[in-house]
Amino acid sequence: MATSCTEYHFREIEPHWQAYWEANRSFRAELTPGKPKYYVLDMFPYPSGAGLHIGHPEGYTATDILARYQRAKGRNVLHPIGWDAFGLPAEQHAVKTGTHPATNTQANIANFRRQIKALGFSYDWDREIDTTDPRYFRWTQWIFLQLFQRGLAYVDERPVWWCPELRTVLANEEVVDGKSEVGGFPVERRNLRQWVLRITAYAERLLADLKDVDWPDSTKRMQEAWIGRSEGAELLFALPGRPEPLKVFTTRPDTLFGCTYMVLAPEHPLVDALTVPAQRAAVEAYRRAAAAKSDLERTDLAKGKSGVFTGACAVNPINGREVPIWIADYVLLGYGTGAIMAVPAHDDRDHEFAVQYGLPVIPVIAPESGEAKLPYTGAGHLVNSPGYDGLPWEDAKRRITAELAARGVAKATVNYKLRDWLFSRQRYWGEPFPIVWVSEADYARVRAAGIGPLPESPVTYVQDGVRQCALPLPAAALPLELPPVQSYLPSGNGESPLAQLPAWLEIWFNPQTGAALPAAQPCPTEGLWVRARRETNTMPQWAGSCWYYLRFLDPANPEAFASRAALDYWGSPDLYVGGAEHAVLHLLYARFWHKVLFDLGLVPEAEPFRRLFHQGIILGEDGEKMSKSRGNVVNPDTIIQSHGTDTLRLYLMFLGPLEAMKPWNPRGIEGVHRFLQKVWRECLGPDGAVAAKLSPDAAEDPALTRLLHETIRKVGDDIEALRFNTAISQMMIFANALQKAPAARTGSVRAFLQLLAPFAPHLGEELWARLGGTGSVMAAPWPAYDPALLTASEVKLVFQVNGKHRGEQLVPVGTGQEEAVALARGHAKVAPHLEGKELRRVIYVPGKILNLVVG
RNA sequence: GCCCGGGUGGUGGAAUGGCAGACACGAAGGUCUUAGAAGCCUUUGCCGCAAGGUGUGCAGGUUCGAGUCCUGUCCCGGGCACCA
Repeated sequence: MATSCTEYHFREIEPHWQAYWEANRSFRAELTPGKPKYYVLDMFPYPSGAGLHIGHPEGYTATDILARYQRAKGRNVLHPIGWDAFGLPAEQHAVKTGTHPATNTQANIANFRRQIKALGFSYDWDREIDTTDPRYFRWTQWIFLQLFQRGLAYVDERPVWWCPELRTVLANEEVVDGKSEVGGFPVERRNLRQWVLRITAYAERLLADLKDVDWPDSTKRMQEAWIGRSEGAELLFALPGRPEPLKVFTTRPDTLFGCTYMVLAPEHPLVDALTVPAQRAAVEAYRRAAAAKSDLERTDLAKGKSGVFTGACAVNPINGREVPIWIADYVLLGYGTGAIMAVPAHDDRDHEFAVQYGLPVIPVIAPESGEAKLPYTGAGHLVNSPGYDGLPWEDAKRRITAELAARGVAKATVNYKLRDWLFSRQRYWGEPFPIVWVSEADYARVRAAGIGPLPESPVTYVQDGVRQCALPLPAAALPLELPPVQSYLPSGNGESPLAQLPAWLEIWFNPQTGAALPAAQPCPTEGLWVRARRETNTMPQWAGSCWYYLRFLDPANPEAFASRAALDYWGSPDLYVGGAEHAVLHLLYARFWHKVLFDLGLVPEAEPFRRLFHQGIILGEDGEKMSKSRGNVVNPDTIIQSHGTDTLRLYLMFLGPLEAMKPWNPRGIEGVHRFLQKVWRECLGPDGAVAAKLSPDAAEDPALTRLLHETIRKVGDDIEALRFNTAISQMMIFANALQKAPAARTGSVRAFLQLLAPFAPHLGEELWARLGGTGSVMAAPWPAYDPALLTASEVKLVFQVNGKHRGEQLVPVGTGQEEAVALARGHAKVAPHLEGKELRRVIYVPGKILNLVVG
């Protein structure tokens, strides 16, 4: 079965074993009830035109080692791969070339597949998925409908980047320095109709359930910060001469006596009504300036605050005092209520603003001791707050909230930074929404006919003064595929290219069957048909990656996104490895969808990823991030050609801790390559036959046997903890010892090859076969170590005098303290340091250290 | 500014509070060879001929003992960006 090379010809060996695995479907995962499973998942790649980046094989090698190790440990391993293939670059390519984005996407996938196969990963290729395949996105659409029916999707106007010159919506990454990336044209914020998912309904659970997952603490903290829970109160400030009060959110109701002015976000709906005629021009100018600002300009202005007085006042509910209302862009419409009560004595930003505009500063919190330097944001007790003076601030917070609540002008609330998720794009290359828009009257007819399920309250949108209602396609009509278009250019009015297809867009729609006919044709008379306009938005790239780990369980199922049996058996990934750049968005979105599916009883567990690990970034040789412009990009193909896949895999793992950010060093590759060549030479003679010093019953040095068992233990422990660099060190130590040994048992070397095989699987298979191993090395059960062999009869005891290392000696295990002290006194290097001194204390750690404190 | 990482030889890195520098890379010397490559042997933190001293960004502290724990500080990297 092995090749017949006499030397380590990786160019022959690696393709040979890859063909063997493929022909035998060696990595196929079968649902086997009763057999323990292990599901190890990579973050699937976006198949970019640039091909595989060296960061991909880093994470993929790590999971591949785990997958192969767990198979050897007897687990039924699911290790799949697929393509997250919707996305902006493919669309841009289509716009440029006029070819369908699918064509380019499929070419890129073919290239990625070739590259990944050349790396010898043990993926179950029968489970390959592609998010752009209608058989896949049918279920993405189906899950969206579940959200829609539960009232978790709605339509709203949201600001997006709009480029008047290009007549298109731009993504954040397409806007550079306030200009379009293509052409450098000016861009502006413009409100467009968008689908939004109600992720905020899950904020509390997304936060609370973080305690149940084995994730890096830093990632958990980032998610916590992103969700941004804060407890406080909503307070109502009366507006003289107006019926409705001004509502603000504050985390510090205790500082209410220190409120000397109010600030509204420039976009706040009350600004127009509140502005007095004399201030109108100034307010208008300020609002225009704020609206035109790019994010970058706003950031630049972070150093100085700016704002304008509206001329109006509000009444502080605690003391009836009137305070002026300003507008300023340091207050955001999207957080809280878009309005704040400013307490310049105890808030940095308010203080800066007050100083700039000469507004009064009244301290109301005093520290327990010493003088407070304003702004003072620490703990303390209340002052200048009649009726509350002397109270600790936390007590005052509760009391003031309660007392104002009793008067109906306050409500204790919890606020989140988390916003609802903008879930639509005005693009072609994404999943079409399985939604059509109908009139209110037609919606009522459909509802009356009992067709559904429909959301409890209809999702509506007012277009040109007419209310439209969103009607779902029936599940049986899925997938809704992308229609062919003439041009991938946006429509120019803010809608996707799909809006340019009148025959597809304007239809007669049968809500029962999902059937559609162009509206230009006569309306069918049989059954219920309504006049409809299709949704032209498409879903964002996140949609497909929110649930792909579930499709891997049962990728070809036409009846469900996965069968109940598959879900119950495979569950969710036991280990998920990917970059930390997804610490918030992808991982939060996927958790949200998973919890919705869990609530629907469709998945067995409440969290999708029990154990998560982030691989670190590999920097270029120059220590900078790899990028085309810097010219420091490493292509895996090059290394595979020059040194082979096994060397590349081993090197990626030897570079340093998996989670660390580390620079690429081409010279280091030689080191691991030499190691593999050494292993080859120790196994095989120059003629390619088994090396002369190996035999089944060789007189092997017990020290070598012990080292083998130590190596078995350490490599196993390190793999489980994803410490691959130290596992490789240990294998190098064994190989060095093997080289020096005059003889070794073939069985010992075969056991060693089993340890090496997950890291360097091609060489592992080749040498295993040539040393008489039966079948594939990966089918052999993982070697066990003998604990008895690991307990040595003698240990090295280190002698210290006053904490300084002075000597060492081999002593039998179980040597007592008195005996150890006697040995130290008799030690030629130690004795001089004890001479003429009084022994004051003895610290003895058996088998490790004897510290004699003298004086 | 805030949050999170991290500072250990010429380099990547190793080290449950117990011998700092495992394992590699690089370098130097040697061996083999007609010669080279590969391999093999030796050396390789710094100072010192040596004995020995010294050493984990810096300054303190806890401890019999600190790279590791604590306090302060400097530097580097990453993330967030006025969140009331």
